[in-house]
Amino acid sequence: MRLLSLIERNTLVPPRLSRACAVGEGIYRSGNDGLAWRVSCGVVRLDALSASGDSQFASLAMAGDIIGCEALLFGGYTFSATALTQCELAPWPEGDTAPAGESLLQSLAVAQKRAADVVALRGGEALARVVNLVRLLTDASGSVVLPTRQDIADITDLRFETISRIVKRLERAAVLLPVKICGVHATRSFAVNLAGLSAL
Amino acid sequence: MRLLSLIERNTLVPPRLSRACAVGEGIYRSGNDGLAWRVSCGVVRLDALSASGDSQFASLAMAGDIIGCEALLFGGYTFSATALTQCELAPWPEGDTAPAGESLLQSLAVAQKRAADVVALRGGEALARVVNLVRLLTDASGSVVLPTRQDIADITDLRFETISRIVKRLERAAVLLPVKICGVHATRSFAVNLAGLSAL
DNA sequence: CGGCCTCTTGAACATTCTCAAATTCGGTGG
DNA sequence: CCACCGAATTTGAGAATGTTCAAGAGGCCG
Repeated sequence: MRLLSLIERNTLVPPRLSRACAVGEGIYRSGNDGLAWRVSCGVVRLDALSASGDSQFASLAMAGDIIGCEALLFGGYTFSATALTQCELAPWPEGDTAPAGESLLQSLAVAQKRAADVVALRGGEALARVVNLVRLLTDASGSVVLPTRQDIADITDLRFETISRIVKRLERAAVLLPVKICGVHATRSFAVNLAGLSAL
Repeated sequence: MRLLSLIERNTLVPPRLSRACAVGEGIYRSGNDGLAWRVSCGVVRLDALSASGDSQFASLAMAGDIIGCEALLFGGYTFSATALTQCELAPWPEGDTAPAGESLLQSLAVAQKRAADVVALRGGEALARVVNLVRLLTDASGSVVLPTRQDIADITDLRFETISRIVKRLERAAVLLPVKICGVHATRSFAVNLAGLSAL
């Protein structure tokens, strides 16, 4: 990591030293030590180790969110982080500028808002939860890459069979339009048409 | 409040200018402007205004948490805050010391942990959710003052009838031992005996 | 006492879960 | 390119958990 930072310093890559993560890739594990990161783009899943040793969904982090900052204080990550979609992380705090109070305050406010969004994903009817998650994950151009059915299930506290049924229902209602790649349609990439929701 | 602050200044109450809130009391409302607070003790419920105008549970804040800090940035509260139990709030940042980076960083880490706890309160079986909430609210001496059945329902995303059934079940299993005041037993104050859980 | 709110309880109902079995997807090696 | 494998997804049917609606009990306050 020390070495990497030297390389970056010489080549002037815009966010200095970012890390790209593939879908499903583990970013860090609870208990280990490491850097804090700011999520530049993509969606990260955070999991807590439950008493019984198995990890359970704790939160989501999206563009702008800071993750793993507890490691700077306690010398170890509280959660495990996994990439739900292709994503990019930048080490935090950002090199030159010390973490100004203003910026940290903003991060705190954003984190609280994000937490409320995640809490909302676990309330109400199953269909509404999935639709809310789709909304949250849809980009400005109206397309979305969903996590696996199992990941959606963990986030919404439903079963993957239930998620499968709901996603299929959204497809049939033309809310989710599968993107066809070479004639084969993907199970995770969709164009989103929220207008179709009224037909449900 | 002005008056209270004068009183406080003369009597040297530790957190300078704190605000006491009764059970059920509104602390601030979404959209209004005001101070940020640190929760000294007690439990605060945060609600977001949903699209349809009704407010829905967003998060909990407990001793040490900072609430309403978004008002310092955006000039208005994002959430509405209500006291679930007797609680005490201190204006934040704490007078003399500017919000140091270190302390803010810690607040961020704590907020993320709290968010994970709240998310966990909305997953798994109904009984387990309520038990987890009881655990979260129980003080060091093993006693707990529960919010109303409706508040518990909002937090766990269950119905108040379901909560009522579960609390009664916990009483019958001697997990919750109603505190008797003048021979009448309260519906919200209990001594907690988690050992009784094994009998469920 | 009367009104109002919270809490309790029952019974029918709905949604979601569970379990089991196909089917499809993606990648690997011939 | 095709056969094959494991993982992810789809689908059905019955079971279970939680909801809904309705009625009544208990406590608090004017």
